[in-house]
Amino acid sequence: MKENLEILKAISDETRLDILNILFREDSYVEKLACELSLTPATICYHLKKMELMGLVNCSRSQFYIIYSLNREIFEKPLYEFIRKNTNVPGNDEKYEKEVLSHFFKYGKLTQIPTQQKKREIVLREIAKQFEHGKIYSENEVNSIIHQYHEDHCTIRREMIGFGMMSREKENYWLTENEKDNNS
Amino acid sequence: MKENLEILKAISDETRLDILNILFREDSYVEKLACELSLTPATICYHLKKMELMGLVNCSRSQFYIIYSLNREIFEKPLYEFIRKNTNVPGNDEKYEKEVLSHFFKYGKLTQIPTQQKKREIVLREIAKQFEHGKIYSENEVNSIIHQYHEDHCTIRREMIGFGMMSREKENYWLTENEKDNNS
DNA sequence: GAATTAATTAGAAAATCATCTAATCACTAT
DNA sequence: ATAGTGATTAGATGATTTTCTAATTAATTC
Repeated sequence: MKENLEILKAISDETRLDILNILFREDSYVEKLACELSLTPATICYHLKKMELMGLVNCSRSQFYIIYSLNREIFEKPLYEFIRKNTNVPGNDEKYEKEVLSHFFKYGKLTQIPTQQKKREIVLREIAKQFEHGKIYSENEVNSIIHQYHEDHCTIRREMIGFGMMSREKENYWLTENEKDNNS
Repeated sequence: MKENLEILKAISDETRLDILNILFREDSYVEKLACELSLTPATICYHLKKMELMGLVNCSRSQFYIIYSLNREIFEKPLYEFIRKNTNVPGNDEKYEKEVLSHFFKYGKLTQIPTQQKKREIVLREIAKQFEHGKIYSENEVNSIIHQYHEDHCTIRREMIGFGMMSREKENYWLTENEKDNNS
């Protein structure tokens, strides 16, 4: 299940509502939408990609065009389903972590940095496994390791320190020693 | 009925989702929420007022406190109800248009550009009446005519073209000829 | 009515987001 | 292959939004 907040944000914009309303009527494509809404294709693309990432729309190529269409099921759900936090503690934490990881990692890449603290921590711990205990890394080394997963290595590096899984002294970084070890 | 966009925006924020989740469980008040969410009362108040304005929550005083509670009906509705534009044609179009016009025009000025497409179109058509059929206008002329009604002549000019009521070729503008004539 | 307590408002700083232009990418058709 | 077309990305700018502190308002109790 996608992040509720992100889904709602992907809807709550005038331009995106306009796009959705058009797509309710008929499938369409970037240029056409741009023309109908008097915006540039770049802007329309930006919005469509945002909605696609959240599963609101799908796209498929047809000749010259990439046709976008609504993922209609999602709009049938009542509003509260997008608000209630997952109280789902699926019995077993390990199972839950697996679910989170498989959701945020696609083809070995982190598709987005989770907003929920809990999920974010799980994802960061997964990336942290790429570092060796006891070894000291330069900032560049840290960045390039993280970069394999996500382009925003800055945020991820900073967050790993924020969560205490990594330590820093000037330009040197290393895995925090006495962190409780969730991974062994 | 409130603007869908505003309702959605009033929900789509991490802090407000947190507040709503707490209110799903139990009614609460500013200070308590501020404490639970580690934010200042001012911030909580800001969010609650925003949601109250959109009818998502209600409040009532009880002793020292102002108790906020959910307006639960609204959360039962399916998501698409917050997306689809009003297709409400209230029996008589002409009456409806008059109502819209009298709402948005005060003392001869456009108080705001309507968000709803339908209302926006009605308002724009009203302004378009100031242009003569067949006559060609420069961009400056167009701007200054529109400016009598609203300072954001750019948006209005662009929208009039978007709705097809006005045509453009480089710097020249004119009323579209074969537009269906709603006004005669 | 004075003191207390909670809520709200005003104003400023910081963060986020939408939009544009320009450049690049991916596919199609000659 | 190459030219043409639509889609996407990068980077910059401007607008909007969230949050805070400090000051003010509203209601309650003694």
